[in-house]
Amino acid sequence: MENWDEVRTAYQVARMGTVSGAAEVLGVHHATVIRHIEAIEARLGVKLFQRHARGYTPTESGQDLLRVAQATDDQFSQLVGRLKGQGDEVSGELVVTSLSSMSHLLVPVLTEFQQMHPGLVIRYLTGERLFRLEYGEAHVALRAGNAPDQPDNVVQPFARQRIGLFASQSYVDRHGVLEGIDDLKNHQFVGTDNENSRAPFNKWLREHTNEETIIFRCSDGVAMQEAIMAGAGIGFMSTWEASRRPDLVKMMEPREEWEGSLWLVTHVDLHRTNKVQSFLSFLKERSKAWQQ
Amino acid sequence: MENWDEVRTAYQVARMGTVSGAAEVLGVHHATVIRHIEAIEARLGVKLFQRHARGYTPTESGQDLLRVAQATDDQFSQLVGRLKGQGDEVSGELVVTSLSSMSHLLVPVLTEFQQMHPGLVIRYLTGERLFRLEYGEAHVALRAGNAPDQPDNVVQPFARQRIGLFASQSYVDRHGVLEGIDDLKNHQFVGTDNENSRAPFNKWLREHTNEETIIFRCSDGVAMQEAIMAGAGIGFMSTWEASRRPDLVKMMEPREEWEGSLWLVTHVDLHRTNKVQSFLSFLKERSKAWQQ
DNA sequence: CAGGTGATGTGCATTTTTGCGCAGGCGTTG
DNA sequence: CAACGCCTGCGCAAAAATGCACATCACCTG
Repeated sequence: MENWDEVRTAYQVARMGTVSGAAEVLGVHHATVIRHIEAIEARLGVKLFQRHARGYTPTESGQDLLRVAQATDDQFSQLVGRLKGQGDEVSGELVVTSLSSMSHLLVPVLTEFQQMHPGLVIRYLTGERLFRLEYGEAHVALRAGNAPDQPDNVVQPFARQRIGLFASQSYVDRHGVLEGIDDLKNHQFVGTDNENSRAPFNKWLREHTNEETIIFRCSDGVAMQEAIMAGAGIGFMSTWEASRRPDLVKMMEPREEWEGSLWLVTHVDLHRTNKVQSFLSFLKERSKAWQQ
Repeated sequence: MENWDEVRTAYQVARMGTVSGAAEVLGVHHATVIRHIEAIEARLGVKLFQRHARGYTPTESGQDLLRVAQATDDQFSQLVGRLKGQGDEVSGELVVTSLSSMSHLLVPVLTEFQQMHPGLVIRYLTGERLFRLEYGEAHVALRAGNAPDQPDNVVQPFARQRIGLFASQSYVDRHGVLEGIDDLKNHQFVGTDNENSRAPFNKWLREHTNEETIIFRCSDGVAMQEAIMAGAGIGFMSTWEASRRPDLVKMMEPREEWEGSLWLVTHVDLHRTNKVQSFLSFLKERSKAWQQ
């Protein structure tokens, strides 16, 4: 059965009982309806209607088609209802991806957003590999660093994270506080394991201290925070994160040159949908607190 | 949801994952597929697919459509199977209509035909009014008299009924046998109540006897036979009917001018179907016995 | 019984849809 | 790193579907 439109035409003829009535319902000329019926009957080799002066009466075959097409029409109507609603309302899945180091920030926001929208399922994907928006693996991505420039993606600057240098009280008890830039070489640091890290604060650290002072190197942001908390050394942390940890001691004021950009990235096809837009505006609202 | 073909196109794209693959399955150019997708998305206001270099990935909406359209495709496939089969095999209903006076002939044939085709339901309609083939009230009609000339009907001569003049033994006991045409006025007859009856034997009777000799007039053929059997008078009866009633006495040899034509009539839309054709050939086979 | 209404069906002009060729991009492979 | 394969996307010409006007027929109505 190719050409589903002819099925739809035959369905309306069977329902109305006349070609003219079906044509009016379908919004086409009655000649078109006649030709559709002739085409589908010729293709199937079965007479669906008996023609007479008062209209078209469905044969047994036509009645069979009527039943099937009626069900199809219902199914499609329901589908359209779901699809149109889905475009406007916030439901189904919302897939967000970011580096795992941002989970502390995102998870509370995602949780609150989900509670605002019953029927919404949050899938928060973090991991080593970048989940790809262009293949539909995620709806929204939070990316750090330079502005991504994938052509099909909508990129908008999200926030600049203020970064400070912190250490735990236990570290201060053992090594004292940091007395300005010149004192850097007398301390030990928690840093990234990646020598090529593009994060501006990492580059700054590599430039202002010896390599040997970075005595604890992590591949993961979360681990870095844990290391700082455990007193392994001085390390960078967003002021927002640090403010939640009263045990930390600020070793150096935040500098602009440390600040990292965060980007919100969505696929162009999904960017206009209400679901994504609601989440983005909600996320921006909540994130104002991060920039203190 | 108007334009079911676009649903079908979107369904294949969702199934294949690429526009090109869908185009090949559908047997159309890939540009057509792209245009269909753009059209249905614009109409619904919902993105069904995310475009990327490797193909089209269905969104949640697209997956919803995929499920619905998959079910539709299955339903249509089954429908086509039924319809194509229905055209060839003898099943469903077979609606036959005739004057009630022919039920003695038709009922045994219909019964045997039904037993040859399990799954076939026979509807044998008799009655005063003519059931109309052109509205689908019946598949096959057995008509007597002049050739029907409805334009949409397929009419074929079926049989000529040999008609004889018969009376019951009880009538003969009282009035004796008929001694040729000149003796007609000395007998009494069972005839039709309709003065304008076009049946040739009725016209012949009106021409060759006085009106007053027709002392028992019926509107119905079955009643006429009953009247003859009861000895009410001499009457016309098909030789086939008379042969089943040994009590009857032949009063006059069949004459060609009495013979009535029987016509098989089918609607042109149903005439080609195997169901109708099988019945017609079976009916012709069985009816050879009637013409003895 | 004659006129009106509403249905089907057909030839022709028009509009819409489709096909074709080619450009451009991404990923893989040797 | 270059060549290849496979995909999308677009402009233009051809083809197909559609709309229109009109003819015809059956049935109803006054």
